[in-house]
Amino acid sequence: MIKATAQTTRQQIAAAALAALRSEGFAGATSRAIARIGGFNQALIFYHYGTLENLLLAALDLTSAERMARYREAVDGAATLEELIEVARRIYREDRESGHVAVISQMVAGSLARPELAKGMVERIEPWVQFCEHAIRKVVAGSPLEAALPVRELAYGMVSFYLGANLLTHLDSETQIDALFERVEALAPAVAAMLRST
Amino acid sequence: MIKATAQTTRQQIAAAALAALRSEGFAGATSRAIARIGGFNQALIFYHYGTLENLLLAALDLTSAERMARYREAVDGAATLEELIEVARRIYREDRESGHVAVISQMVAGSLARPELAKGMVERIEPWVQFCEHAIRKVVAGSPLEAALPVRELAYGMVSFYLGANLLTHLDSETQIDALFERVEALAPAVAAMLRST
Amino acid sequence: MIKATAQTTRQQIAAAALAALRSEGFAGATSRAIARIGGFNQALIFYHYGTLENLLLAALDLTSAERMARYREAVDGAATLEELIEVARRIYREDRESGHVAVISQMVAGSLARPELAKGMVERIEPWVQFCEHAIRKVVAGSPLEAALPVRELAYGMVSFYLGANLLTHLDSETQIDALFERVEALAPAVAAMLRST
Amino acid sequence: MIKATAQTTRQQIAAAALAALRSEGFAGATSRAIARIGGFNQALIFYHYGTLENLLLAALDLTSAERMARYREAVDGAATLEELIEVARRIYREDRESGHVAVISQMVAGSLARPELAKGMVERIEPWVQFCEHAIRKVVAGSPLEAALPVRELAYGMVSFYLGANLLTHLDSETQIDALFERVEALAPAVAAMLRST
DNA sequence: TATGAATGAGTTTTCATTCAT
DNA sequence: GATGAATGAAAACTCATTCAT
Repeated sequence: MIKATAQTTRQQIAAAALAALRSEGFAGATSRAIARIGGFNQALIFYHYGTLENLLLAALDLTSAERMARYREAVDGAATLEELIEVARRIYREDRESGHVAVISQMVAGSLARPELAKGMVERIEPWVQFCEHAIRKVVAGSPLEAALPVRELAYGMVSFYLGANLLTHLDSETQIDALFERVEALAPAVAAMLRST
Repeated sequence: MIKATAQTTRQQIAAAALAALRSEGFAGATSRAIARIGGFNQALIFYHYGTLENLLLAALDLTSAERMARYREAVDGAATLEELIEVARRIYREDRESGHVAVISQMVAGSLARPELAKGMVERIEPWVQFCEHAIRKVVAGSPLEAALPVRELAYGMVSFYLGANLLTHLDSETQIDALFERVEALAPAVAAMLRST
Repeated sequence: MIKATAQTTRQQIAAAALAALRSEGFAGATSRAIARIGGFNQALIFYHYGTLENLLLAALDLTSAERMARYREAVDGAATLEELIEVARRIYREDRESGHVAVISQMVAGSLARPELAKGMVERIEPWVQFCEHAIRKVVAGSPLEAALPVRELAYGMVSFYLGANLLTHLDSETQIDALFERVEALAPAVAAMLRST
Repeated sequence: MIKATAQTTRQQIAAAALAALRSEGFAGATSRAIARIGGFNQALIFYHYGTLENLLLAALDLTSAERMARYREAVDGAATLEELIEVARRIYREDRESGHVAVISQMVAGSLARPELAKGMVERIEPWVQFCEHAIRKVVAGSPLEAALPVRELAYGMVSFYLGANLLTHLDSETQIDALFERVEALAPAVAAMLRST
């Protein structure tokens, strides 16, 4: 019982940190702001997580786990390249609307200046690269490209693009990345045909 | 000791800010740090630039102008897709080694939390999108793809990727983006052939 | 060393602010000076009061509450106009000697430039106007003047005078306002006679 | 000729300081602000006036001289107590609308913290006390009160009231002092009758 | 006379973190 | 487990004034 309370508190703290990242950004996700949002004492953060950075990483994990599950499910349900792109586009919009984009951007941005955080971020990026690898392989499976394409590197490139798109979406208006998705979607049938014919 | 002229001082300040961004990152590029690096009085920053943000943008312009010239020259000198990619790869390495990558990353990241800076950054991103448009058009000129491709959107996508790659390069080791370039370079002849045959 | 309770600390801070207003004036009552005088950390001011202005108003309230009680008691104990004037004079001297005059002057003066403070000051002036109304009514009660006199306005005029006198007392030597009181006191019997005869 | 230029510049500087006091208040009348308003170099202030405080006093003199002339003329033209009060009221409104009230308040307030300024202010208050003496004597001339009234002290009291009223006008809304004037004006005939009958 | 540049000392406020209870 | 209080360090920015030219 007592343990359960502790666990709950930990989760509440992480949830409050996530909310703070979403609404105030990295720079605004101070211990004070998080405590205010969560309705608990500042010092609790340090009691449970030792460091603000630790807490922020935990908050990131909270949203990332959920998004990863969603992405996996969606990619599993898509059979063709066209469907994959459509799925990517839809989920990207979800990401944006749920504030996940904001959190990712803020954490990446904020981690640049703090080596400790940066290390944590790098660890958290690797699963996404692997996930992209999986998605790419799915598309080129059976095609002669399968052997020729540098899948791992392309996956890393996709993650790079995703990160950059997140940043720009955050900085600028949202419409430009949307437009890109739309146009790429329109091209998909042709590319798919090419893949098959190769 | 001959007294430095105003212009020189302004430049010295911008140079110090650039150095601070490079060595300390956005979060470390405080007025104090910049003044220490440049060996001048803190207040001088505000005398000449009014605001720390203004100075940081000026510092970014300093390095960007130089890089843009370099990119333009290189792209103008490249005739084929293969050459373009090779050029891109070479310049990217220059970017990294000169610290330009770091500055870009830091500024984009840092601007997330400051609307005023963000505005300045958006303005500074547009020329790069246009530059990418120009490069893409050069590659597809004469091909039937010229009409079909959404050039503007692809250019925006390239910038997204570039930004993300900068961030990751900064966060992680440098080798992964390098590997990507290498592999894409290897694919270039095939893609070029495809472009021509379409 | 027994740890001071929060309440005590808050009071200590307010007391230090009051002391600073008295000895250094409004312009000198900086967070640094107050902390030095009180022997505590600058940041504690903001922890407890959020804002320097809040603290200064709290300090003013500290001295005002005490003075108001004193004035009320004195006026309640005075039966005639002569006594009232004598009382006013005595309390005014107390005000001056205790530094209350200085604090009032400094706060009014300082608030001119800060809208937020000015709002707080206006709120704190109203009770004094009402107090003067009460005192005036006491003097003219039963006289035909009671109906004819614009009591509220006269009360406001008295507060104006009091404020101006405080300022001048602070600026100039103290003797002139004292002389005024003395002379008015001498006139009081005649005026009182007039009031009664009307 | 050259001398004339200098004189002009001095005047321009004082005028700019006056404008700054009016629009920005004492705290905003910094050397930078004054220079900006006047369109000249900051350093000129120190060249011509040595000290910012000196300049501010000069600015005050500029407006005070003009107001004093106006008051004198008005009082000279008034024959009865009723007329005097009416005149006072009208001029007070002029003071307020021209910004003179603001300047006086700001200077008195600002001078509290600076002994040097305070000295200058005290010197500038004396002529106003004398002026009030003159006005009072005019009213009571020929009456037996002339000998009984402590004219000098009452004059000092009037200046105190005027100062306080200026401060309050500045702090609070303007209407309360106006209301006071109105009510006092209504009482004037009765008081005048009393003066004559005594 | 006039000026652009420069400066040292100062301002309020915020931060992550610690500590006694 | 939890909390209110406390702190040292740091932030951006402003000020009156000086100085070389």
